[in-house]
Amino acid sequence: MRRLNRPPTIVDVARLAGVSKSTVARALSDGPDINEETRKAVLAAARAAGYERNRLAVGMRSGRSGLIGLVIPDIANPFWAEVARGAQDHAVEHGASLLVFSSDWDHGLEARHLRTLRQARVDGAIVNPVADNFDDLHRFGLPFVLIGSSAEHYPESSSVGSDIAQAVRLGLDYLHARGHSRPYLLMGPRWRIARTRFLRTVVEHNIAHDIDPATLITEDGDYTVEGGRAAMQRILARNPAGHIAVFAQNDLMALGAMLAAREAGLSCPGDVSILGFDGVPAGAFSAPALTTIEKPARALGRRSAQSLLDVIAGHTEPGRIYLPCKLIERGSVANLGGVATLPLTVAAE
Amino acid sequence: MRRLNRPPTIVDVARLAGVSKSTVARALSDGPDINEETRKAVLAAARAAGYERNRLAVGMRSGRSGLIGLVIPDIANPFWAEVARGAQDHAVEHGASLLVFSSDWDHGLEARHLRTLRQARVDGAIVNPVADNFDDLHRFGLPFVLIGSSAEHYPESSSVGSDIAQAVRLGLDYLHARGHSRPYLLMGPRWRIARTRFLRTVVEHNIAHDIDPATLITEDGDYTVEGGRAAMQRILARNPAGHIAVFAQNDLMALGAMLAAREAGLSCPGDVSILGFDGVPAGAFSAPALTTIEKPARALGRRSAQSLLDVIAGHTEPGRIYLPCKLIERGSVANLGGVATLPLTVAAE
DNA sequence: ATGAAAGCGCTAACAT
DNA sequence: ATGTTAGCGCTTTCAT
Repeated sequence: MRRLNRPPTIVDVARLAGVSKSTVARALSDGPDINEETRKAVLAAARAAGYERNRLAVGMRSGRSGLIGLVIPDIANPFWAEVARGAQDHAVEHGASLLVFSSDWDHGLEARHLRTLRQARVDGAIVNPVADNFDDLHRFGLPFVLIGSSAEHYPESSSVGSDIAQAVRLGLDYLHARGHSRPYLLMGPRWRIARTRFLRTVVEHNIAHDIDPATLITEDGDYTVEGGRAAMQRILARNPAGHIAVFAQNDLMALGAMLAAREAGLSCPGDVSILGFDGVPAGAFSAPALTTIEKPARALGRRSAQSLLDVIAGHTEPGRIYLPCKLIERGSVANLGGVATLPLTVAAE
Repeated sequence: MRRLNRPPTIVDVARLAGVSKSTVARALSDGPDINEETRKAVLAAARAAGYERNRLAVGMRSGRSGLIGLVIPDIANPFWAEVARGAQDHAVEHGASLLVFSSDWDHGLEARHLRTLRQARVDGAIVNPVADNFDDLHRFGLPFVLIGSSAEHYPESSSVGSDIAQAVRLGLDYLHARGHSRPYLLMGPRWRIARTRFLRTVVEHNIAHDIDPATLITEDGDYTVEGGRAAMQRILARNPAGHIAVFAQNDLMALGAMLAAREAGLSCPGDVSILGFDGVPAGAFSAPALTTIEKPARALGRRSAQSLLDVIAGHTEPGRIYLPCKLIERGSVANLGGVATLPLTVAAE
């Protein structure tokens, strides 16, 4: 076993095994046209030489870098970190490596990352686009899969997201069954498509249950704890009578609402019921622990990586995948004893 | 602006600009030997052609792939996600891209990831090694920086970690000042070096304050909420008299201890004081909110990336960097009115 | 200041 | 079944 100052190449291995480079290449990529014994010998020589395939060279010649890109708002955000983990797992299992970038919800940064991905000659990318305007990717001609809700606008591309409609119905049914038929809605920013989808489903659900959608009250937050707290304060300022139920569009706002309720001297779930949406770890430790609807973050990542690999392989069915969410019952929603006969799931759309 | 079915190369740009490929290369890498006007013309042509530099080819020729690897236990863990974000930020700011891998505390997986990094011809790697036995990396001849506490064993390599000794002193002083001079210690697994460092500092601190180290009581957990809960139950089973103070080696165990206390009908901070270590987001939402010592996760990531880039650039001072931790005072530690005259920081080691 | 040419490590025809 | 050869897109001498 010789140590060289530069990493060994197939030529070194070839010399060691007494064959030509193409034979080595064949042995390495287990092609069919090779004698089983020579392959063994070559592999042994490769190991002896401490040979590691140069993926740069492979990528250059074959057009497959073995790299895939992930562009998400923020890898430090626990939800996206879970997504990244799922994507990473699937990628690794299939011999690909994951390049991770955070866009910070900034359009310019996102564009810059996308350019970097092009330069790195990634085989494809998984993207949660900042804005709805997303023509850049198409121009790029880079295989990609959309993750999240913005996919609606791009029917010709594959996408993976959580089934928001199903989740909202799940939450509404749960609330309804416990006597909360007209929850306040703590919504995210107006221009985000997830909000629209959420609200649309609420309206449909109301109509199906003979509730006048005009009576529904929304308060806007910005997906942060502070935003949730402020929104809850506005709700409280309306001096509502009786028990208050709140359905938040994400857990952070729900937690903020819980804080605001406590600060106002109100008990949760005594005076206030709060239902979250996301399933962040912190929800398990709040007092009371947050009842919430969990998005399948890791599965989302896995499936998006899988879809991307499919797209790259040329299996071109631009699939739209919606993964179901799950209700995690903890302690933040009171049971006022409601319409017990209600079926838990309403007909699909 | 022509559209080709294959991405444009420097040759295309050269043709468009009416120069040779070497001139284009020079313009792109702003070398000195080039006329300012030709450079401008070339750059314009590049833009017109929609040219994106092929980093694979660059890496192949120059030996710099522009890729750096990050191998951590779990990207889905909020702490490591923060670290990843810091590393990613620094990398991006310096034109590098980050390849992320989770080892799941598995030695074999870690080795596999390291091999993948070699194959990808990353310029270097940031690693939190699973075990102390870490000779693999040296054999690899890959520039690397260690992140976390295991660096102790590798004096000849650069490392970045949080200053555990400082953090422990900070916590002990804080506890002491509030009347808790002999806290129970909720420790992580025995074979981890972080535990050793933690305990050593406690002993030193005790000696400095005339407390017999033999009186200190440790309970072992496994860094999880469940582990913390079980450990706390064992502490409670000892039927201790009076107020109980617990100093946990990480927040998850601290949160678990809090749960166990509540389940035992004890009030925190009324009957039990709990001090955590890490600064996970969930700590802010527990009831009571967890007082803890925050590790500078993002800075850790940033600095490790910076160190790595230094190592790669050949600035070979195998630096050992310890970043200070910060106490976040929330509501889980009671003030029993202790030794008020104690200085907040003890002499450095 | 610019061009010509060699070559990084590999794969994929094309020979044999 | 194995070897020969021609590039992939780029950087980098070496000429001019």
